[in-house]
Amino acid sequence: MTTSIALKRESSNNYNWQVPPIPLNRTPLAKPSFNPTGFPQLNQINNELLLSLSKETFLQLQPEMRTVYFERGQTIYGIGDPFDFIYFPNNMVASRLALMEDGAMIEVGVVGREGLLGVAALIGASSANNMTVAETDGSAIRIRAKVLRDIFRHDFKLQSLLLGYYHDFLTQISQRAACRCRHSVAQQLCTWLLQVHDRAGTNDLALTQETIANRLGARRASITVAINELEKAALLRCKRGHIVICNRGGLENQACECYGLLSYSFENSLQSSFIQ
Amino acid sequence: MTTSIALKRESSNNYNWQVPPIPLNRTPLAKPSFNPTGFPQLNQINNELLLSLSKETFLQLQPEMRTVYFERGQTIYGIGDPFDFIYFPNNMVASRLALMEDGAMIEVGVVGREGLLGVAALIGASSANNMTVAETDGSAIRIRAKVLRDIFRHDFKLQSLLLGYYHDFLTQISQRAACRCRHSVAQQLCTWLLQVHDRAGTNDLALTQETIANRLGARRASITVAINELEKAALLRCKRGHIVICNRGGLENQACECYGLLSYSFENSLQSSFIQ
DNA sequence: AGAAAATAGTGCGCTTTCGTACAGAATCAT
DNA sequence: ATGATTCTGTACGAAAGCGCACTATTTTCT
Repeated sequence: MTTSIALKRESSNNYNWQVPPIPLNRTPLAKPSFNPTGFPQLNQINNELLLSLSKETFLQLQPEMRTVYFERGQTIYGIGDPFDFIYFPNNMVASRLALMEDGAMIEVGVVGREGLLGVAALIGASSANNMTVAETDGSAIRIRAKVLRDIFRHDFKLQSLLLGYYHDFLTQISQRAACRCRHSVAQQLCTWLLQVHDRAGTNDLALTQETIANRLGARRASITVAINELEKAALLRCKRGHIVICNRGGLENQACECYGLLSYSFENSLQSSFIQ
Repeated sequence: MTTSIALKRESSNNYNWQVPPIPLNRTPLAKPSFNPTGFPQLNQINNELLLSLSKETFLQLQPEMRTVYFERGQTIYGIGDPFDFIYFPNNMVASRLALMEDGAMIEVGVVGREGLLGVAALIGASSANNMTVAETDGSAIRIRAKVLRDIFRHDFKLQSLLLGYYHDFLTQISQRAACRCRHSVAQQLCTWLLQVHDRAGTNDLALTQETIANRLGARRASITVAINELEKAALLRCKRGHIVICNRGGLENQACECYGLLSYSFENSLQSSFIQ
């Protein structure tokens, strides 16, 4: 819980990162959307919550785990959808979106390998009241909601772990609510890119400017201008459908204070009580 | 849980309410800030969550309950404060605020008798990472966090009730985050006034325009103009330090869609499983 | 009673962002 | 290969909201 308001991650600096070349032709996913042939092994799991489980809980849940793949833009939960499954992202980034009357879908929170999708199912909600979509291609571990809920009820450590994340997530959304009325689009853009970058595990973010504009509730043209400014400052490179982060430290300087509060410490992933 | 996205309350209509005269001299609170002489009786409790407890849980908790009074503006939890007590508002309205670097304190959520303050303490957080302040004078039932947490851990129905509220609260904040970047100050003002009115139990809201501006993250002058517009339309009356709601239905028409989603159904208060 | 503080009303120029539109470039589909 | 589609860059006027400043009125303090 005390990690919820974490310092910026250690890798933050002002040096330019090694930037891999952008693949000009995005390779279509060859992976199946679901792997029914068995549960994942520990070394196939990158989700921090799962890696923080006690040995007992992990072994209890492992037979229930399945690896699933999402493509960017894919809807994970629609509004009103039942919570049949709970997802623990490995290397994907997901967004929780609020649907507005005019059709706009505004992002309210970002989830990656530090969290899970569908916590509400654990605390009694039967269906989603916000949308959740995949922001990037990637995999997640899924567990049937009913199974996890039953274990959750009797496992204090699991409760503490998952509800602790829920609390962190609420903090993230709170900050976003305040951010939206106080900080410029350019600042919000930097904060958002950093949040996604933290979770994506790559410098090459496959995002269109229009998508970003929708998430932030701004005009595409405003995003274009802001991105070009950042590109001039060599903080990122921009290609059709791709944004490559070049200088995290520089982006952090341009971001609003919110990033420092919203960023999550990713330092625990190797300190799993199970791995030790 | 299904009440989280509730229809507008039944009392919503387009008729003008009977408006009580504004007390010109606000009477200072004569009440003590804390009543140590005993626990409240059922008829002194107006909090929906407490009224929804099972008989067993209620009787178990009742000796731990104390009635406390807050004055508007009073800090209930500061940032970093320990969660010694959990509060169940009876007839007061509280705000959760995000503190910004420039000193601004922006509201992210409203809590009244439909909820509780300090849920985070139940799920393992040791200290508050947002501020909570009293928006109006009023009373709340307080319970020591440690006591409630211990009962909470073993009482599934209590868990379901309180976590269900937490889920509703997260939904409220989500909507607010989206609202802030899509709706005009005037719309947000109407939504906010309605939210406070729902919880305050009076048409006469003791609020200064400056307070409202701070909550919404807008200029005081913007609020002044918007309020005067509403007054011209006879939806409310405005006196120094007071706003009197005159026409709820009219306000709902001016409010953004968010009010419909954020409003809470207050219809359950007499359907307590205990009272039945 | 008189001074001080708090609250509310108003105005003006400025910045940000919006809405909209159009054109060029990159990519996709056939 | 070529036409269709998607994505990005740019422009211009309009609107919302800001920052600031000043005044008037009400309330509080002494």
